[in-house]
Amino acid sequence: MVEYSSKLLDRTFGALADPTRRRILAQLAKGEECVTDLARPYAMSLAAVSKHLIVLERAGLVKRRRDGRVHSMRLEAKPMREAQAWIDRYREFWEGNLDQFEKYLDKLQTKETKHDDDK
Amino acid sequence: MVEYSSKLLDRTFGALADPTRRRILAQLAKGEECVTDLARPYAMSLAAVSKHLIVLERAGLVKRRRDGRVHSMRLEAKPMREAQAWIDRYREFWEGNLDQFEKYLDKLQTKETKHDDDK
DNA sequence: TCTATATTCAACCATATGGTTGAATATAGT
DNA sequence: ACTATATTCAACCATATGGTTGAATATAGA
Repeated sequence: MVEYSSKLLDRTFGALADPTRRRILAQLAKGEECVTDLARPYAMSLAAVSKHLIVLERAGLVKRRRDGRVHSMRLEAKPMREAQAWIDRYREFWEGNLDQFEKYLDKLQTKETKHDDDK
Repeated sequence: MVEYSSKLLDRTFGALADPTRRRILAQLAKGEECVTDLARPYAMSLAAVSKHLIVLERAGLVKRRRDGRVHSMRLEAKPMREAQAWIDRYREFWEGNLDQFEKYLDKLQTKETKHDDDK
């Protein structure tokens, strides 16, 4: 039986499934920003934002650079590219332009397990 | 900026954040299928697959048609299209010209307002 | 050194996921 | 009516999210 599990894809989609995290990604699209600045627009506590950032980090969607006590977060595009690729290929298959979606999924899985260092 | 319906996106991305559900969607891309047939490839119980289908249904990604005791599931395109649109949109910021342009403007503004110290 | 700032950690709470098993419900077939 | 099949429901369990507050840690700056 083919294994479709991909923890990175799970985490990427999971990270996108929250409006605060999507908004944080939009903020970071303008450039690197530190935790306190990122947290400013939100009503929630700094610790809550910190936890969102950890979720984004575990998904590989952002990277952290420590500069003294300040943690600067920046975007990392690769996991998003793979999420997009999943949806793109899925829709092509669905719409009849692809006939071997399962083979594609196998390939994606093999590629992703190489970077799946966590857990 | 485009306003994306938050709850629907939450549920759509949330529904995609599980390998079993992604695989179910891939199965359904081949055409309508009933719950028992969908559940056949999985080691888990039928009730577990049933719950996954409810998650997909709540995200609007599949629709259910009852034909006697048999429930046939079929794909629904709209939520997936919106998820794709979200990713497409933000990748334009992350990797495209708009991102570069905004960075350029920010840097230009910094140079114009601060003459003596660059950070 | 002393104090303020940046950030996480720890403990807690409520709710959602992801799975189980066994019972309930609805319908098909005989 | 009886039995088998299709599916969900209910109760339960373990873990993850999404938030809180207060303490801990690390560093910056006087």
